[in-house]
Amino acid sequence: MDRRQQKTRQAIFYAFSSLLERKNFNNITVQEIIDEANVGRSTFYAHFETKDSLLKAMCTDIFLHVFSDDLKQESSHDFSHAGHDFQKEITHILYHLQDNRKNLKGLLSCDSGDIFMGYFKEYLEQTFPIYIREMNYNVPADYLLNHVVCSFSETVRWWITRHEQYTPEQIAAFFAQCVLKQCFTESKSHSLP
Amino acid sequence: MDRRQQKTRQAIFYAFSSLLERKNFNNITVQEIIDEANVGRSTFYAHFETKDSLLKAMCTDIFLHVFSDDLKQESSHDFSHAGHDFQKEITHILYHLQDNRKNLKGLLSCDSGDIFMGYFKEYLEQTFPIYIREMNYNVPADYLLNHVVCSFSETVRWWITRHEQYTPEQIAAFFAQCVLKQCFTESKSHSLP
DNA sequence: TACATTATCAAACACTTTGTTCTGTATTTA
DNA sequence: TAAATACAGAACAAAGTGTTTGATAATGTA
Repeated sequence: MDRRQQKTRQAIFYAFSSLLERKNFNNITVQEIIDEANVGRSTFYAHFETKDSLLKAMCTDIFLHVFSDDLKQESSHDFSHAGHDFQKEITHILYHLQDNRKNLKGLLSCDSGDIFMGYFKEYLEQTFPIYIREMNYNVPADYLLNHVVCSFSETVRWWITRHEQYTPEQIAAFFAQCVLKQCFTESKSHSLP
Repeated sequence: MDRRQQKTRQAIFYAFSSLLERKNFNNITVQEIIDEANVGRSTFYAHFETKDSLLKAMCTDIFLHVFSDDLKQESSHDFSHAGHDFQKEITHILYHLQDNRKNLKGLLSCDSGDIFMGYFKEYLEQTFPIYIREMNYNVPADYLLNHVVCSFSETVRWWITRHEQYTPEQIAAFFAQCVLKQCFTESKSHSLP
């Protein structure tokens, strides 16, 4: 790939991320982005169709690292400790997110945060079902999935935007305490005939 | 209040709500709203500053009914059954929401849904702390509050947008099962010195 | 009923933002 | 070096926003 393209793409990403920390996504104009990135107008539109697709591209770039396949292989998937695997994967994801926290901080602020959360949940909805199958539930399966996905993504938002002092392990423990504990530790008899 | 104003306001609300069921909030123009509502351009701007403030006004109108004070008095606040009061209040709120489900359905679809959720959470963050004080927690208090607020608001979104067949009691039971159960039923000793 | 008030409408307006198209220049790759 | 390609900068039409104007109609009140 042409080095000019890489530099331009990175310049736009960086400018956009830094603008997001100061302004609402909806109030940022393309003109501001290209001024901050110091690129020409036609150059911006050669890279991205719209401001929204720029945001989507940034999210996709991050998810490419966060949901890389290596963690699936690390997982021993030990059924005798149901929930343990899940917490391990959670922690893994949190570490990847922490590596991108500079960009995430901008993405997660104000109205762009909701868009990021939407894409994030899409990925989680594909990743989590294998862990959730072993949970106890007296609730519809898709309610449970939605609950776990939303709880985790909101945990991430809480962490990145307002409580960066905690470590991935601590955050995973909070999440496990509020969401996973009951699902795995209680007897499964309630949900069986 | 002038009857003409009431009619215009309602016409705009109705038109906007019906447009939201078909289109993204961001893609709806003021022109479309006034065409659908069959009112003049200057009339629209006499009622609302911007499209965003129209959305906010609709949300506020709904919350006025949902978070009315009467439910605070109904509550017996029975400490011997911690969690029971909370589930009662939850059910109460769900009934109020069900009364507005026609407007809610539009508001909660697509990108306007995130804006509604933002306002909704603000109200919940003021309402829930009195119930949460009696919960067990080994997690930071504001993490727990955020968790309960987000879990409940996402439960509402799940219900209104995709699973209207359930009753308020059923939804409250799902929520209690996933969020309240562990907080109230387990011993508090863990969180005490 | 008559009157003053006020909400409405339609049209025109300046302004901002968007996304496209052009030309000439600089950089990369082969 | 030569061809291909990415770039800057400017100009452009199109769409949308929010305001202003003056005429008309509905409302509440004396």
